[in-house]
Amino acid sequence: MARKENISSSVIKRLPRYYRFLGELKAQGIDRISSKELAQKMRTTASQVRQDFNCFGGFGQQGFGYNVEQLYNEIKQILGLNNKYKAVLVGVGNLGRAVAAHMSFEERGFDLIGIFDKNPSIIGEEIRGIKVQSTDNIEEFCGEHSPKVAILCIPKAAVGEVSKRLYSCGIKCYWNFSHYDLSVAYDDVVVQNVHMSDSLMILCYKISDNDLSNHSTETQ
Amino acid sequence: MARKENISSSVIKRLPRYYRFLGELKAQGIDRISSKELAQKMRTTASQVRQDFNCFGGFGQQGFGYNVEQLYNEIKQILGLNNKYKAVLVGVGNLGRAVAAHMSFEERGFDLIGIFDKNPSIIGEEIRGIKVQSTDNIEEFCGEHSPKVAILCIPKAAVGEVSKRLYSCGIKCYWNFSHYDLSVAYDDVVVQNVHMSDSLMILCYKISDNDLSNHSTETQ
DNA sequence: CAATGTTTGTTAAAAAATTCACATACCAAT
DNA sequence: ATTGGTATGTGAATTTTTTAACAAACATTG
Repeated sequence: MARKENISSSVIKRLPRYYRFLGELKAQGIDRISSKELAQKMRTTASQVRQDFNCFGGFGQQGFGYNVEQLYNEIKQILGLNNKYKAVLVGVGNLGRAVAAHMSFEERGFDLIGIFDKNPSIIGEEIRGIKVQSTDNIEEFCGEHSPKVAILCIPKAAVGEVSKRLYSCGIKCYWNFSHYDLSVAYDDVVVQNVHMSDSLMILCYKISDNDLSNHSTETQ
Repeated sequence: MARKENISSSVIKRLPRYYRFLGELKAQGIDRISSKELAQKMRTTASQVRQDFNCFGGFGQQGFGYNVEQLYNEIKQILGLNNKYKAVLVGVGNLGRAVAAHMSFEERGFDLIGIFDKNPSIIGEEIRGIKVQSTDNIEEFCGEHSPKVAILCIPKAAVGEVSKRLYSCGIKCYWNFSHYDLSVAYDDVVVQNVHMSDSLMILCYKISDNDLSNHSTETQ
């Protein structure tokens, strides 16, 4: 209820995970859970669970725990998943196609209304009931439908030009899959990156690190 | 040089980003940069840049700055990108295909040696010069080639069974794209998740939050 | 309906991460 | 060489995040 002024991003980053686990509990017909049990399932601490939910006022009942359905809905509300932000996707390579075809936009607060690519052999194709248009149409389409969000699945080299055009169409929210830091170019935009390459490098570090520490324990 | 015992994960998560920016500087022929300049480019603080690099001993020269090429190579070394960890990918949907076909594994410390899917219409297809095999062959293939890493591009429902099999083949490192928390099932594994759904929900929150704060400043 | 046990909300402590500040070391120019 | 300017490395201060601890609140049981 009493929503804090500024929720820290550490907390926000955990919310989707809570949401996921609560969804599973709900699907299993479990209607009540304590911070302790939830923490065990999620490999975290009960203290953190309670602290996190408390940022938004606390939805539990002392001596009882949390109502799964209610908590699920509260988090949904906090994340804003009931929205229907109009989104366009640019770049129908394999990745763009995967995102366009399979991402559950409706359940995540978005409504995909347009798909663009510059490759003539792809234009006209239908994905998710949406006809792929030429990137040349971006301005016209945006003028007519005013999308709020753009999903960038284009190669790094194209991001500069495309984002410039999208920005001048009034789009200030980006879900960015390209190997490029958009937030550096504009500072009044909301950007969420999915840097798969970075993720892979972190995995590489973890493995190397793990191997090293295994070796040193072997030596002992 | 004097590598600290435990580098915090906050630092590690920033390394790929440094690596990316340094790569760009290198490509631009810039051979020297100060922590201040680098911080400006990356929208962070000079202090953090120096503190981060100091975890590994510090590669700069007082009164001069950092040598771009050297720093680039040091980070490459720290991340372990010179490795060639053998990896198999399971699940050739659009996403799996995108990852298999376009990810620069060689530059990130990995060597993709096998691709698996259960769909007969995909088996036999060649991606990146690798023939897609039936998932039935996983055990045999692992017995022969001992891959270290598995890349999971399969639907959530399949993760339980597939990861169990991979684990029993001795694979303990996972790059996981499924909407599922592997680390909860096993605790001696190295897992790096790419949870696109979580990322999308965080974007949704950011947008909602941004809209709210804009409204409140409008009212002022 | 009272007594007991459970679990939250919340405050306080601890740990971790970030930022600050400055002495030290190095380059460059005269 | 000597001097001045610059930017690192580093220890300390600050801020943020996480963990611990416990009183208040509710459920449950007899």
